[in-house]
Amino acid sequence: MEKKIKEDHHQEQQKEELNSTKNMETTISSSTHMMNLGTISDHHHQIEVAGSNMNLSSIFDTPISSPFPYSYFEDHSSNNPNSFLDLLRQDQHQFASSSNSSSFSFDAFPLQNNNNNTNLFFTDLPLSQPSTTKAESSEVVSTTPTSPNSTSFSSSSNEAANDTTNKEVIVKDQEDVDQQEQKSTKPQLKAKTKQQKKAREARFAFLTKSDIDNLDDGYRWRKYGQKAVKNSPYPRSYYRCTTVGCGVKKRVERSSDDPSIVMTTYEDQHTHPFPMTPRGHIGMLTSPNLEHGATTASSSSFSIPRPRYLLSQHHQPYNMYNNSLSMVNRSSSDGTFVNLGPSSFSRFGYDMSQASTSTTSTIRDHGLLQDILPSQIRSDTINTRTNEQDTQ
DNA sequence: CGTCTTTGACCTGCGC
DNA sequence: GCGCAGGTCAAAGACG
Repeated sequence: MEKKIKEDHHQEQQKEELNSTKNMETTISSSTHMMNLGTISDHHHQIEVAGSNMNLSSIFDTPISSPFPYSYFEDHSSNNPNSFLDLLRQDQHQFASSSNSSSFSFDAFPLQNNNNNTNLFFTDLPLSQPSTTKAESSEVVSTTPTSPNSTSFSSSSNEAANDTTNKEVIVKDQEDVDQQEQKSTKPQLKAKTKQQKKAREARFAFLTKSDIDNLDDGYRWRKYGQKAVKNSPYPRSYYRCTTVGCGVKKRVERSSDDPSIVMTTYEDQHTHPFPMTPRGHIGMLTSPNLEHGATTASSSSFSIPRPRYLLSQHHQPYNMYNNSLSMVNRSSSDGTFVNLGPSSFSRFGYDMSQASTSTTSTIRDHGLLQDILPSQIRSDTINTRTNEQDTQ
């Protein structure tokens, strides 16, 4: 009986997602008019990058007063030199070489360690999908990228500049994570066995602040199971990539303590490039407009264009920095943000660092973050920084 | 009709 | 060995 109620609650919540979409648009629209990056809005954009040994279990096994063991929701001022926005101002090389005293350093970026299990990212997405109305096709809704790697939303302004919400990147050093696991009361031997087992699986867990459970990352997933999670009113859903021969799986579950947080765990690597037919938007995949960092996506449909670097760099060797997110949001000609897929999440192995050297500067120099964050945000950040420098 | 979701059953691993 | 929880399978139904 109780289970039934919980499930009903969950379904009801999903039904509300569409409605919340409109609210989100309002929020975003208002925020885009605020140029002060220091403004803290209701929507915190954060990214948590945990050690590679972090996995879903370790996260939720942590005693909780807060949903997650780390301060995912710390309120960081934009003045913080280590703010996420500052990271956006750095190019890819800076990410790689950063070794300052900041609480986060891309030296510790877990993706550099491939003997891993789960890399944990935390992103705060718009709490709802873009303002797609029910009048629009259901496909539009399903395609609307709302995943960490593919956040798309409508905006009434092409200038859309700033999402003034805070964006932080917190890197949990791998050793810290290991130490935490070692502190476990479990026998060391067993822990070692567990770690060995974990090491066999490449996992990326994304904490996403979103009302939407099944975040659309551009790939096609088939749900093959759902299980109730112990001590959680929310079920865990199991998805598998529908591409033949691709064994990538993902698990999606919502935090019981903070229902606004969705944890998506990707497992394994895609054995294919970006989906050729992401929910029926193949046309966008090869849109030449991508060359200019924009797509021709109509205002009535969200598509998942193929990143430019994917068009030309199909067989680049695997690059850890590009391993995270190949998605880049772009603003279309009509002001609609279009997401690219999460190839990085899925660890395609495309070398973004070698791609796009002549155009789309917003893509070029932001390494991992360029995939995680909408290019719009990055661009805005850069612009804002320029403004700040001008005023100094 | 094809695709996707739902859901109960089954399998597996782990802890006791 | 047993029980529990997580993970997967597969048939049935929903949906466009």
